[in-house]
Formats: sequence, structure tokens, C-alpha cells
Amino acid sequence: MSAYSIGEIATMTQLSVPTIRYYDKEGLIPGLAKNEAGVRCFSDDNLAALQMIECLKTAGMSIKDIRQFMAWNVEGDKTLATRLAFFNQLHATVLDQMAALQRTLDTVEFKQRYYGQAVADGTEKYVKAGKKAPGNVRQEA
Amino acid sequence: MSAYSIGEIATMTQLSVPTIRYYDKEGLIPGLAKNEAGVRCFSDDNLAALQMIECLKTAGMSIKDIRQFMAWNVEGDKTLATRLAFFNQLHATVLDQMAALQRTLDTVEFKQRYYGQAVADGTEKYVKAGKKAPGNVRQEA
DNA sequence: CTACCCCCTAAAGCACACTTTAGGTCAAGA
DNA sequence: TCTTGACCTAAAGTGTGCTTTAGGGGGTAG
Repeated sequence: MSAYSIGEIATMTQLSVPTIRYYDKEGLIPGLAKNEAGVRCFSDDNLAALQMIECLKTAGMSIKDIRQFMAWNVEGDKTLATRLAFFNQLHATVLDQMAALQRTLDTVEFKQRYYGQAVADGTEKYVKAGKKAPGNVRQEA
Repeated sequence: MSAYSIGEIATMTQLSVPTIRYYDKEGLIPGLAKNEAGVRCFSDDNLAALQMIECLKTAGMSIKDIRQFMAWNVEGDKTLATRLAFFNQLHATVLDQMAALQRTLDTVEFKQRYYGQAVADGTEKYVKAGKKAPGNVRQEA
């Protein structure tokens, strides 16, 4: 229904204007119309495409693969199974990434405890050795 | 204790030999020794550095920032508070990334249901319109 | 009228993280 | 002895994803 200028779309998506033009040039925004003067007029569908791009980029996809997905969309019902397979595959990939990120988070939290102790001790050597600093021995209750 | 060749380290870390040399050249492996012939001899600490690099890269850090962190390590106890702050900051960014990835996962799962229905219908148009396909209307109990 | 702002294209430029190439050393096995 | 294979350096090359530059159009507010 509505139509937006590239500047409005940039504000809405938090992308730069040149980035949106680049995505268009790369074929990532199917059906994007231009008026007589050559000015891009974005529809709600075009906006949805950009939001999908953001999602796919977060999942680590390349421009090339996003273009392929957008091309399947344009092809209509005959690519439905392909697109389902695409999302099934993507689901697995995203789960892998979450697992990797969780391992990273575990390491970071370990390091927070490690350096928390080291800062309290004023030195790394006790915590490195798995010991308590002399002045910081905790008394048993 | 142990020392490893670059080839062994490549196998252990799943990195390519040139990548490990590149990391060394970039100053990401502090204290990496070479023998008289100029051949790199990796210690367990050097291996640990490479594992830390993997962790930091998963968190999205650049070579430059990883180098900075490794440099703080070399500086000893006087950078403890800096390193604690570094991991506190990193913790926040990793949580942000997990949240973004979770939103992506939600979208992907929505699309899996969407295309699952569309494939069942043989067309996208009913699910697009929020309708059931004519032959697939579910009977009430 | 002219200045400003938003829009356009084409093309060059850039940052990053490797990878590849070219040429060389050295030790061990056939 | 010769070949093979693992190591080395320096430097050039590559792919990706933008960003920047240069030059221009057009509508509106002062």
C-alpha cells in the first residue's frame, strides 16, 4: 500500500542509503520499482525483503546466497520445496552458531571469574596456580 | 612442557598452516619460540593462545583487537583490571549476539512452518492470505 | 534566482582476513 | 646421492561487503 523513499527506508532499517542501493544492485530486493525520474519507490514487500536480508545476514549468509533465496521467491510456487529445504538447512546452521556462541560465553564467564579473582588478589599468579592469595584466605564457618 | 610443530598445531586447531603463520606475524601468539633453524616450536601456552583466538573470533573480534588483548597479557599484573573490563564488555556483546541469533532462529522457525504449510498446500497463496487450502480444511471435532 | 536537500549512476577505493606464489633451508629415507 | 616432505620468508593476490567519489537531476524554501 504505502511507498517509501530510500532515505525513509534507511531510517527504518538502520542501513545506510548506499548500502540499500548496493543491495538493490546485487538483486536482493526483487520487484523494487522506480518512478519516471528513476527514483526508487519502496513497497511494504520491499521493506519486508530488507528485514529478511537482515535476518539472513545475522545467520551469516553471503550476498550471493541471499540473492539466490530472493530469486526463488520470485519464481513462485515451483520453488516452495526448495525454500523449505533452505530454511531447514538454515535452522541447523543457526543452532550450530548458537552452540558455538554458548561455548564462547562459557569461556568469557570463566575469564570473568578468573580476572575477578586476580584483580582482588592484585596478581594473577595465585589464581593461575589455583591458589588463594595469602591475605585473602576465606575462613571456614 | 610439550612442544609442537606448526603442522601438529594445525591439526589440533583445525587451522591452516598459513593461517597460523599469519596469526604469528600479526602478533597474536605471544612468546612463540623458534629454534636455531627458524622453525616455530609451539608450547602448551601457545596452543592455549590459539584456542583463545578461536573463542574471540567466534565472538566477532578483529585481529587488531585480539592483538591488543594478547599484548595486555604480556604486560602482566598491571593490566589485570583492563583485562577484566575487556571480558565484562565482551560478555555484554556476546549476549547481544545471542539475542540477535535467537530472533533469527524465531524467524527461521516461522518460515519453516510457513513453507511446511505451503508445500502441503502446493501453493503459497493460501498461507500468504492466512487461509487454509480448500482441500486441506481441518474438520472441527 | 539560487541555495539546499534528496535523489540518481558508475566506478574507484578500502578494510579485513586470509591464501597463494615463488624461492629457499634442512633432515631423513631409498 | 637424490628425492621427498615439512618447514621458512616475503610479497602478491583474492573475495567479500560495503563506502566513497565524481558528476548530475530536480523540487522547494528563502
